[in-house]
Amino acid sequence: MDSLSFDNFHARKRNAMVKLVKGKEIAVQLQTLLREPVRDRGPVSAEKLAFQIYRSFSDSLSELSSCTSDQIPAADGGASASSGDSGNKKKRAVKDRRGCYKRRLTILYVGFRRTSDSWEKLSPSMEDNYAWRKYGQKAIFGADYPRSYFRCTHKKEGCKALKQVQRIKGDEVMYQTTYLNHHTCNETLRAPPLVVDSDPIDPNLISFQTSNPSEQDKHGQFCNNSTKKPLVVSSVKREECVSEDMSNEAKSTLEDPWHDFTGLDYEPVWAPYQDEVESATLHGLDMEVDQLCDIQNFKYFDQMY
DNA sequence: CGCATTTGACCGTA
DNA sequence: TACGGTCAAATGCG
Repeated sequence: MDSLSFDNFHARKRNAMVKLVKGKEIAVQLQTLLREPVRDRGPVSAEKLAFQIYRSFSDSLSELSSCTSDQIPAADGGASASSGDSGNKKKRAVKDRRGCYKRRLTILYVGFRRTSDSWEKLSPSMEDNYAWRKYGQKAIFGADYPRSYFRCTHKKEGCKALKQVQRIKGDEVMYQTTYLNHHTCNETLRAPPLVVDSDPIDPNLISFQTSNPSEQDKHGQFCNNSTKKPLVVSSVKREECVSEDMSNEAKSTLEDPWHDFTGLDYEPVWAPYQDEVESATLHGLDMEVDQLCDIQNFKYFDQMY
């Protein structure tokens, strides 16, 4: 690689990093904003911040995806590229392809809602951080797909956790998972997926999950169980979680339901949803939202590209 | 061989 | 009696 390409690569990388850091800062602002009561929120709107985050990530990805393979420097800063050592060619050929493939970005919106004694999750995957053993499958009246029944693999040690997974009718593969009972085994068998990996169902889907909980994020929209109001859902650290619609009584019956049910250190934050946010957000983000689904009182954005 | 999955039978409930 | 949840024997897989 010549010095121009080398400089170009590092300039793009630097730009991408700056934009990602900016996006992270705005995400913190958005998080703070969403924790404020609606009436106390200042002139900066949530949708504007969301748009800025989207732009930061989008620009960063553009920077990174525009790197061609000849712009990626070797690990030694490019010095080895000029050597005539044929023994390194194979290794270099593999290295040179790293980090510069192009991939269609799909940000997937996942929703959650709480019922009286369970948690429900809407997701393109039935995976979570616990190990389950399937103990039954049943055709459900009126449903297109059978319902699967799982129990925690530590049942013999007394863990009573259960989950039911129902694939939902629709163009996209989507599962409604209901978690029942708390895990008492206190063990997550599988580490969360690494940052930005393909969804096992669709390699074009990218899961923004990470092994570091402080970086994890997810969004979704569900209706509140009692008020039937649609909700905007985002996630923050568990200890920072607020739930405007969850009664104190309900909170006390499920001390730490999110972690118990899903094995994740995050749970959704429920906030009132405003109709104007929907159109503003969709318009402002310039997203292709071809599927604004409405399934069993759940409203969620299926995908945005 | 041990563990997970499959699947028909069985049971509880409305 | 229909439906949904669970059991457990049979089967598959590493």
